[in-house]
Amino acid sequence: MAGVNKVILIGNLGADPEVRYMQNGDPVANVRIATSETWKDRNTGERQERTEWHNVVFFGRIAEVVKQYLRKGSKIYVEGKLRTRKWQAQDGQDRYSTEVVVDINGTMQMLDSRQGGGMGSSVPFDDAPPPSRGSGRPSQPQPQPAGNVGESQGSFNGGGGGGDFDDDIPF
Amino acid sequence: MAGVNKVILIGNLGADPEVRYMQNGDPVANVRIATSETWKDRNTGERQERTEWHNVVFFGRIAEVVKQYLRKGSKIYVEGKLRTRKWQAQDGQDRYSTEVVVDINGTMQMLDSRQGGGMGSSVPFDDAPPPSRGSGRPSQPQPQPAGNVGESQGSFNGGGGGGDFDDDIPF
Amino acid sequence: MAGVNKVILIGNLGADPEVRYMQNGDPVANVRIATSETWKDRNTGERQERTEWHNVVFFGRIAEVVKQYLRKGSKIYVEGKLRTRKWQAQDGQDRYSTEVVVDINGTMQMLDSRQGGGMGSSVPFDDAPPPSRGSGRPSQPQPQPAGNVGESQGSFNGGGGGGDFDDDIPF
Amino acid sequence: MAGVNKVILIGNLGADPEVRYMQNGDPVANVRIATSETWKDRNTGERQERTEWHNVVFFGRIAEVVKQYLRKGSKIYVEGKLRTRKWQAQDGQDRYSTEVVVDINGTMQMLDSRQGGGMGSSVPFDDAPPPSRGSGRPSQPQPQPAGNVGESQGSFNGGGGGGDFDDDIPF
DNA sequence: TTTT
DNA sequence: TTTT
Repeated sequence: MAGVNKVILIGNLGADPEVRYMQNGDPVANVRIATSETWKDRNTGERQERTEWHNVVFFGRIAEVVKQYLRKGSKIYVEGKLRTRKWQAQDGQDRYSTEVVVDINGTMQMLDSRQGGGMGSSVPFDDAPPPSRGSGRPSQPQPQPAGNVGESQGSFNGGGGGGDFDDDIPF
Repeated sequence: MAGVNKVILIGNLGADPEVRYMQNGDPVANVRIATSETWKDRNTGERQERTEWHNVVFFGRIAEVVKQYLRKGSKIYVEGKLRTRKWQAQDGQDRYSTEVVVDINGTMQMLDSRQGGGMGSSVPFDDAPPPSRGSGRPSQPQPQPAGNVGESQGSFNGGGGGGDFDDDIPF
Repeated sequence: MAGVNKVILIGNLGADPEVRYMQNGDPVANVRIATSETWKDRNTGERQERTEWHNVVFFGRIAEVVKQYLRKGSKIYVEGKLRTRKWQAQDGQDRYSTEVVVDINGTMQMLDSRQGGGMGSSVPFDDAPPPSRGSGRPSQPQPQPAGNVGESQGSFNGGGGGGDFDDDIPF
Repeated sequence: MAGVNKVILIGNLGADPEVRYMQNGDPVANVRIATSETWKDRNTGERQERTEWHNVVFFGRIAEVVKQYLRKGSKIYVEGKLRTRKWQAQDGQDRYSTEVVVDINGTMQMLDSRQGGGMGSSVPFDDAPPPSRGSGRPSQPQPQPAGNVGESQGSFNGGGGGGDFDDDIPF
């Protein structure tokens, strides 16, 4: 029961999201995200660049958001966890594939300044998130947005879990 | 609608937690956490150390865990967010205090190898996970712990929101 | 010797940076960054927003970057650490102020799609960062950008330390 | 020039580290780290556990630390980045393997309360890290540990880069 | 005081 | 395959 398994990425989508559906109808969205790092070669002084590609898979409510609003080139912030899946290749051999999983415990944020770019800008993006409840030193109890569940930040989470919160959910 | 506000700490409690209760009975736990960094002075070659103290406040369910299991000296991992509160000093002036808030969106993990140290060791908190070999995983159907709510990792979150999840809660 | 003290922020500058200089001529840049979180009130269904303001201070080389390229409204990613300073108020009393410190161990990235906005876009932004050195399983040692020092990601770090790396530094 | 690629893990080694050497003599250490998450099944109420295994590779100075001090079962905190390597299988086909790379930009910390466990506990573990330089509002310039280079926190980094800092390095 |  |  020990464990932190956290991935934080900021990068761009290499292609439009691919969305599939589970048996229960829940969507699963897959994207490829590129993160690039640059540096100056110490000897030649030339600028170098290296791009890393990540497979990111979104579950639940957040998968809908990905489907609707992300496109090739979109820049996003992602917080998720690592998962390595084992799968069978055609030759019968085992293969392993590592993905960044963004579920209800993860987050996604769109970082394009013009998010609404080509798709209608007044869409109510945010989700149903609860900030903290109550003041640290509860002497003068300020009104607090209690009774919410979800992620903060105007970002999105997987929200796969409960239908209890549908009233909080814009999708 | 822009925002990531995240704090990650690993450190030790400087004293036992202080727990208070809100009007609705919800607990709020405050702790002081020390993080220390060390380095070697480049000129003198002497080892240097600097300790930083953080005010961390826990809300909801996680506050109960803090109350019950954390003590002075406990080493923990904490994931929360920054919040600066404004308060009135006795002289009528405004003061500001910055805290790390750990609510339902945050996490806490106990890092003491023997967590049960002085408080009864058979608590279902056990740490030190199985460093056994091999990745055991079903082939086709990705085991998604869907239908669950909360944080992963065997860690604790604030869980302030709904009483709907009490059955998910080990405390 | 225990300690992780890490802050990650994505937000916007509330005003232009304030830059000062230390006795040795090193710049120090201070900015105010707003992170906002939004959620839907569970009862009223109304959208709520809360903005948190952070004092962020940049040291070293990165302070120059902040000075030159950041302006009121700029959106940035910041990775730093918490530090609480004690200072004397005019009334002789102690005050405490908590800041996010971004030094050589931290990072900053500009997230505005058009960074070059009003200042000429072809500026060689990146810094002197080193990716990893060598392949994990060093069987077929691919050419590796060895011999660099600094942060990766095309981001900026404090670089306060050594003048040894000036040839890697665009400033 | 966009990119954040960060992984944070807390887990235990599944086996002793495997250390190899590059042509230039630099060590490379590979470890398997297990992170486990637990949750209560929402329907059955039974406790569930899932263990994830990560391949982590350390470069540079930190690889030496790993070699000397980590063993099967060691609990560590790791901060690194994702990298997917392409390699040739015996059948001539391409394979991909994703690892967490910990180089000079990453960090490692030992979390076992008795780090010196079986190897002598007074070893000067820490590294050559620089805290921040100078005070944010440089009015009364406190003495600052200037002129250091490296990671903070009493943790270790790859330090692959310069031989200039050997005097700061305990290894 | 920012941003959406 | 993205982005600067």
